[in-house]
Amino acid sequence: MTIAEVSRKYEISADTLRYYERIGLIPPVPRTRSGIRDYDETSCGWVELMKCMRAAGVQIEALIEYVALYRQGNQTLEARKQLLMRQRDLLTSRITDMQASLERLDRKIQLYEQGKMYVEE
Amino acid sequence: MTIAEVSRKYEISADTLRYYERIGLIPPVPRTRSGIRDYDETSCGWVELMKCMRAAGVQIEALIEYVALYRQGNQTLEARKQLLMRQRDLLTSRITDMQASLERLDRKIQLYEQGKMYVEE
DNA sequence: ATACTATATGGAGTGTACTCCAAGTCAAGA
DNA sequence: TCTTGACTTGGAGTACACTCCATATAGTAT
Repeated sequence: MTIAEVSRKYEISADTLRYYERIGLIPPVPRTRSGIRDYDETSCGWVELMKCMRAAGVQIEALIEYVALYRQGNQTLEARKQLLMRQRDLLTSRITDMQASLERLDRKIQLYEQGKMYVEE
Repeated sequence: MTIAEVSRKYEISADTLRYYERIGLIPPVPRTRSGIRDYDETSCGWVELMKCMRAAGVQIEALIEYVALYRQGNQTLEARKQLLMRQRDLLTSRITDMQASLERLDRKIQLYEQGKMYVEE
């Protein structure tokens, strides 16, 4: 797959895809003899994973570290698991915070619906 | 309340509190005759609201617009409500995305726990 | 009155994550 | 073969949300 196809498939700009590869957020993508990127299943899998993690707000730095550990082989399995668990905990608490904010927003909207916002902020 | 007290109370730096006021994220804070900020209940309420909304990832621009509408008085009640509803929808979909990512992360961690990461990314 | 700490303003600087650009190479159709 | 559009790299630029700094003034304790 060309970079344009991957870009369309995952709705990530080609610039961002190249940027992700350059900084090590995804491992090097296979190339044709002339140097043009030719995304295979594996590379697409990485792109999809990173799209998902970034959408969740996981920091690029943590993801770069994960990829770096992955590329070092099986002796990093435990470290990778620890990293993922840490990110899961962070994500869980972000979701909790956001749910609390959502409830606050809902209450505020309710006040507007009841025409009670003359004294509130 | 002084800016230092508000800063401690809400765990927001004094610089950020001044920044929020400067850009209109909160309405002007009352001052002493000599120009020093003296936060009252209302100002604290705004600070607390914005801390909550920012923690949820609501864009500063949307919040500035909300405050601007608020300051224009009661003829903006409907516009404010619409704005809040829009932000609620955005927040809801972000939470949904994050929950999906969380599940993906959990499955990945499970694979690590089962020692099945020799073939996965 | 002096010293010291807090607060004020305007403006510059920082970190994160892209996003764009210039200059050059590659590939597919007429 | 020529043209046109896609692809390459390295590096600069942008957007957002702070964060820091210099300089000046204010408030408090001795």
